[in-house]
Amino acid sequence: MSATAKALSSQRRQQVLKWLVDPVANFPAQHTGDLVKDGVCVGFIADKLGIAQPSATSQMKILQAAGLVMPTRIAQWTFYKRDEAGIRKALAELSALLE
Amino acid sequence: MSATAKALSSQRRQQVLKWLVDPVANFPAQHTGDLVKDGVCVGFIADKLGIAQPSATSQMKILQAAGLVMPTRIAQWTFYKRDEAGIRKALAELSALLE
DNA sequence: GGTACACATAGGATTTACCCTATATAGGAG
DNA sequence: CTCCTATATAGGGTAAATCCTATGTGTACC
Repeated sequence: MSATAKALSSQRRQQVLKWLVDPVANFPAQHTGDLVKDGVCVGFIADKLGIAQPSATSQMKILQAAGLVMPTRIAQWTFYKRDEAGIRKALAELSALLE
Repeated sequence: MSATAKALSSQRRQQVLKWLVDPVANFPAQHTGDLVKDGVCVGFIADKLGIAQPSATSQMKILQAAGLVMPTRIAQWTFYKRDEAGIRKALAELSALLE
């Protein structure tokens, strides 16, 4: 049925989505990759969550699988930003689920 | 943050909410309690889910805690029906979470 | 009061989710 | 080619969710 709700069931993942609404306000400046256009690198997300990098990677992959964020690979970095179209779709899905 | 998403993160619970949209179509007739007005008794829900009665009780309590269903106690039965106002509220909450 | 029925609660076993450390992969710089 | 950095993957330990059986509680009926 809906994997979307499962992706949203974790407070950590909800938090990340919120942070990514305004990356500039919530994360340090990046030398490589634009915070808004490209997204936030995994390392910053891990630091802010207070968890190890592999754990952050895992969480971001769950959000990605649900279509809520999209990754951009540049050099050795992976930047994640919100997938606004996917988020609208997810919300529509949840709406259909509940109607 | 949102306990709503957690309540919706289980396929079983999503299923129950769907079934309760049309109780007459999805559950047998009840001698006591009106399927629409009062809701569906726990026993029927447990049977349809294919799980034991205590497990069904537990799941329904999670949905209830999230404000998605409301119980009606009549004699020795507990009937559950959708809480449409609560569901609208939950959807608004999810919407706010994602915006 | 005693029995029968439906649900609630308690306790324990199994599965799933989550996080960590260690290691592999990939790209950039020298 | 070698070293360094950032992320990905693998493996394992711990916590949480989910299920079950057994038992308790409350109501109806005789």
